[in-house]
Amino acid sequence: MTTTYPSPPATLEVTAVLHALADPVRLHLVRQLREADGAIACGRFDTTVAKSTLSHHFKILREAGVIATHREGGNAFNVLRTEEMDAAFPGLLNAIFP
Amino acid sequence: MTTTYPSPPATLEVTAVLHALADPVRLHLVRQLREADGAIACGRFDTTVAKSTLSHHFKILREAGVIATHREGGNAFNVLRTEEMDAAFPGLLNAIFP
DNA sequence: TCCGGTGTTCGATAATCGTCGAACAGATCG
DNA sequence: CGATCTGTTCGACGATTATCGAACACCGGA
Repeated sequence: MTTTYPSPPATLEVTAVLHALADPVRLHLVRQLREADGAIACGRFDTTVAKSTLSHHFKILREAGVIATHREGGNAFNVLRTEEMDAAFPGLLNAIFP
Repeated sequence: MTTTYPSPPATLEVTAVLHALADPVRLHLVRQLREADGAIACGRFDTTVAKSTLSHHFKILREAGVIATHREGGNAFNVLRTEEMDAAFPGLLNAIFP
């Protein structure tokens, strides 16, 4: 069975998105998604924080609509919502990822 | 005498800038600077928060390098550091101000 | 069916943050 | 000089946040 996550917000709130990206840990996560091609499982990110902390950060990013997560079997794969982000805030992702 | 403010940071830190912009009150302040032509004195902004709170928010924006403040006589005039922001994060300001 | 791997949830804790009023410091003006 | 206006600084308070370990739920393979 494939457990589903709550759907992303209908409209991306600028303060929520900026707040989600303002944290160093989360920004590093998003940067990895940006540079990767394809989804990345939660456990495969370069980070030092505890597992529960990581889960918390993914939740923030998910609820802001920055990333989407889909479960497949035992793993939770994350993707950057590039199209939605570019549609809502054109140029933002390019601006903050040099 | 014209009191001087600490100089803006040499390089704009992305997390500091995003954190500065992530607060609704500060975002509203920056938006007013964006839409205005010329500097705006601290007391002339559309806001509801107390004077001390406003001063605190300006400090955050100043230290992040988002705005610059110069004192002239009794007033403190604020400007958006558009060129520096565009140089450091091209497209960011345009992205978040629809 | 049991076991190891993956991710979430639940307190708890320490730190940060936004907010305010009061007090203070300059500058301007009468 | 004295009054007033503008903005900063200083605690203080409450809310939010980042962090962790432990416990839990789920899936896959042996």
